[in-house]
Amino acid sequence: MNRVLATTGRAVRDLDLAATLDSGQVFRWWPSRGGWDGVVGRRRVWLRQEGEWLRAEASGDPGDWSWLWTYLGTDEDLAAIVATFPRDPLLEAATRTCRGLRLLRQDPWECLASFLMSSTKQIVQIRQILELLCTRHGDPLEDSVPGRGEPGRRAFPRPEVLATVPEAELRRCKMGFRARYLWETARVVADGALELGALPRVGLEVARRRLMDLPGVGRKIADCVLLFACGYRQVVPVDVWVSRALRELYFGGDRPSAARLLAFAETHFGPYGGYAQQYLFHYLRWRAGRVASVPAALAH
DNA sequence: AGCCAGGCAGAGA
DNA sequence: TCTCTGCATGGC
Repeated sequence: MNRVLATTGRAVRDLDLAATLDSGQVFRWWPSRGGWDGVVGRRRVWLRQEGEWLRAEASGDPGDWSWLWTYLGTDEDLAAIVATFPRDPLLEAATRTCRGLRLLRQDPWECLASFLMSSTKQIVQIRQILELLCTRHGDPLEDSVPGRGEPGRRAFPRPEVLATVPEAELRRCKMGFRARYLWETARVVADGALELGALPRVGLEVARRRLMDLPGVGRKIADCVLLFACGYRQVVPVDVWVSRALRELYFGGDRPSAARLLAFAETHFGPYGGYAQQYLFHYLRWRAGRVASVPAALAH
């Protein structure tokens, strides 16, 4: 077996790798050797942050590494983005605490399938389900970072594969009623009835409608895919955490209709609302003790 | 033990 | 259009 292992490094400003990989936008990065172990496409990747220096190892031929910088979104000007956030106390606390949190550019299929697992599940469980799914149905990677035993180091299962797996088999990955949604969605994508790669080009409203036509995909899951994988950085997914915060902060604690809440979220957070949302989400969960990793801004 | 989890779909009002 | 409920499974 080929065991090529390539290494690179780069200075990256305004990056908190832990916040980026452990903020609930992606589910398959695991702490390892003082860094993070994960899979990008068909490559096994290990990342470690040393101050403003980002070190990376990858299996296989990494080429010019542009795939990695694209994935990490290091070209986005984070300071400029954060400057567009509305100045309310909660968001200011969130940006102070989570400084360096970046949004990734994920593969749309992996992102869609992942968030299909997210409904009424805690993040730890989503991670568990996806590891099981990848271990059982993902293609083995050609190469691996040697000497490690981290779980689930396989490629994310392709839609064509999942479309042929019996639903009962998917349920064995502990995904419960979500199995049918995943199976049916995999079938639509595998059949070519929905081209995920086209979503960034068709405009927000069309892209959102196409996603919401999928079984098991409502507004929240669609918005996650639009934000995390399709480049629509203005989209604000409203989940239970964000919803609670919005109610308490801007609606005096009472319960506005879902439509009112969405309309508010859509306009209040500005052109990079999705970014603002992720800062808010991560901060709220960190404050509630739900985040294992320590924000770099507080590590001193 | 009981409530809740990065929701969604279908039913009934 | 709005609200309510069932859904699998497990963390806390």
